Formats: sequence, C-alpha cells, structure tokens
Amino acid sequence: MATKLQTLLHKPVKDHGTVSAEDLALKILTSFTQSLSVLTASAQISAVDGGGSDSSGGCKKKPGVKDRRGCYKRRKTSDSWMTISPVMEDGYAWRKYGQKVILNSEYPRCYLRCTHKYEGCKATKQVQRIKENPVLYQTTYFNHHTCTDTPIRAPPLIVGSDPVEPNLLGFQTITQSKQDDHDKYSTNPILMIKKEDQSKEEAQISEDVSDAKSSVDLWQEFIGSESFGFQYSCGPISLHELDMDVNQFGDLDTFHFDEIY
DNA sequence: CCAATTTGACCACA
DNA sequence: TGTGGTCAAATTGG
Repeated sequence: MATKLQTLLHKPVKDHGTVSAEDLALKILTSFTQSLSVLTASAQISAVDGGGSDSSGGCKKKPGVKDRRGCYKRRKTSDSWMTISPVMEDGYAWRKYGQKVILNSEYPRCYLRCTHKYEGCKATKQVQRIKENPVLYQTTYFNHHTCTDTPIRAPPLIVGSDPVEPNLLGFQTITQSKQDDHDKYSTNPILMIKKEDQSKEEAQISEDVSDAKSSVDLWQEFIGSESFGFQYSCGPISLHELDMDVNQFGDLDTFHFDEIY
C-alpha cells in the first residue's frame, strides 16, 4: 500500500481507479497504528528500566503556599481506555491542567480534564506523542463524560482498552444517526494536521492539500525509518516476524495478528 | 475581564 | 526516594 501510495503521489490524479491517496494513507495508518499498539502493549508488559535521570529535587517550600496535604487521592486505574490518533481533538472540550516530563519519554505528557469539571463531569485524559512516531498521539481516557457536552467530531480509532482487554484492537463504529457528523468531519484525523487558526477558512482547502502532503512525507519517512524497523523481540511476540509480514505483503491485516497471538 | 494555559510545588504510591 | 498525577498562582490571549 505504501508503494501504491508513493506511485499515486507521483502521478496525476484519477489514474488509479477508485483508490485515492487518502484511502491508501488511511489504510497504511491503520496498519501502523495496530502495529504500534501491539508494541506499546507488549512493551508495557515487559518493560525493562534503562538509564536514569538527574532530578534536582531541591524542594524549597514557598512561603504563603497552601498546605495541600491529603487534599487529593490517586485515581483508580480502572475505567480507562486508550486511543491513538494523529490529532489531539476528539470533539469534547478539555482544559489542560498539567504537563510532565516522563522518564525515558522524548515527549511530555499532557493532563487534561473536562471543561465541565465543576458541573460534576469526572472525565480526564492524558495525551502523549508516540516516541516512535511523533505524528501520532496516544491518548488515555479516564472516566466517561457525565456532562451534556456532546462530541462534535467522530471519535478516533480505539486501539486499546481497559486492563481487562489491554490488547484488544478495534474501531469505534459510527451509528447511522451520526453519519452526517461523520461526513461533515470526514476530512478527519488521518491526513490532516491540526489547524491552529480557525479564522483562515477561506484558505483552508489549499492549505489542507499542503498539510496532507507534508503528512504523507512524514509517513514516508516513518515507513522507511530505522526506528520502525522491528529489530528486537518484545514480550511474547516476535517482532522480526511482524516485520517480515509487513514488508512482504505491504500490509498487516487482522489475520496476521490472530496468527501471532 | 475572564477563561485557558503554563509551570513549579505538592502529594501518593511503588 | 523517585516518579507521575494534581493543584493553583502566574501568565497569556481573545
């Protein structure tokens, strides 16, 4: 599929029947997303600590700062699920309340809570760029929205689940009633890079084209990059075997996952 | 002016 | 004691 896409991008439009570059890119993205989720899940299971960090740890207490001892508790790890998406947006309104540098992670983790927290909504999420593919964001959700704020965008691909089924792969289905929304936002996550300025709507189309190109370029770099060459074994899965499957067929379908598992 | 974000301090837990 | 999650004052931006 990557080869097809490359060919398609170097030729004029409408030369390949009904298959569009976007379709191909979407399929490729899905394949790699699935691969990454397998990696992530396995890496979490068999994580081996490596390298340390030099934390300064000079914890001076500022005068006038409130004593917050006992003011909050650690969250439960249940009722959480994970998604991987090229965009941070998921249709809900979130407010960022923190950001942390995570050990052995190249990118910081962002902490967001529902904007309607003070109306009782307990939904929170953590967003972090994926080290192996910074184009994608791994989002971990905690608690469901209890507020009336309904999503305006089709939800992203769900690649992970709660601890009960940590390796479950699947797509969130879009019901018929949501089909209009899906059509409306089908510019969606896959090829588009986040638009920072919504006021530039007139220039949107041409900009989207250039964004899509740069995104595809990133994909091509990623696909060809050493960092995505599975050269080591991780947990119960032979990633070398996975690599062969990807290279040989240019795709990674569910059959292969079933076979591996 | 007010809502959202940033950022260092504080806290729980392994 | 180190790490990650949360708080809240300060800052930013519409």
